[in-house]
Amino acid sequence: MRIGELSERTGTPRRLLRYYEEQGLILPDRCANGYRSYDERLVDRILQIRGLLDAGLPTRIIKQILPCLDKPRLIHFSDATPEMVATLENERDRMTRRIECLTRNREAISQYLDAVLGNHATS
Amino acid sequence: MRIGELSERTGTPRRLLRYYEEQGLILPDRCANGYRSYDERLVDRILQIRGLLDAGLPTRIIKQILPCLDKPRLIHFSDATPEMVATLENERDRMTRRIECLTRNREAISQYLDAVLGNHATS
DNA sequence: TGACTCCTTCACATGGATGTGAAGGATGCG
DNA sequence: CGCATCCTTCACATCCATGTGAAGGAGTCA
Repeated sequence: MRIGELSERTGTPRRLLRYYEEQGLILPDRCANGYRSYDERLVDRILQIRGLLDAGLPTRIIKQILPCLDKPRLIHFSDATPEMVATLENERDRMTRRIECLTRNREAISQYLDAVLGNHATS
Repeated sequence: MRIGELSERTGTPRRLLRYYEEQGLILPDRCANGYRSYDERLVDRILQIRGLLDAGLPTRIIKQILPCLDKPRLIHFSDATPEMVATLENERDRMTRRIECLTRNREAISQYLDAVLGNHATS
């Protein structure tokens, strides 16, 4: 598909789809006339990227972790340099801390809402 | 305590502590000479703010949700305007999506690391 | 062919979190 | 006192994700 369709299906401005490409997050094919041609799977990929960006990860990190999320089973051992492994462990831990922080604060918000809305069903 | 001590104890540049104040996230007292005076509890508050910022929430939203996280039990019903409740519900849902996205991708990273490191203990 | 829409690249603008430095007042130690 | 170290405010710089617009090529339909 071309950039317009991908843009609509992911709710992402074309400009950003080109930006993600510029940042090395995606690598669409090119048609004979130079138009970008996106694979069907890139729909999910874009949503995944946007989710991670929204969760506070910079494109630099997303670029690093995407390859190992690509094929959950198919491991590319060739890419697994010690630095890469260290980066991944580091990011995994950062994500864990983020998740804990978000969970804790979401719980507090939920409790507040429950109280305010008179919904006293304690989880 | 003064800004220098809070900066050291939270690992946050002084500049940012003033920025958070400027954004209305904290409101330190002032000494006679104009120096900012921070309450002991602000140490945790700052760490909480930084965690939320790191998780992708903007200061604008953090400012809104902080008051209801302040005293988990003590609810300020007076502040609970319908708009505020809607904002909180919206943010709670956004946080839920963020948590899901982070959890999913963290799991994938963990699986990759387990495979690469030859640690085949499936969780 | 003309008109319209989509695509391309290039490039500058914006907003939020953060870095950094200048200029000056307050504190504290020798 | 003199000097170092903290503090203050003001202000400009930077990085990144994103917005936006210009100038032109390509596809489609009348």
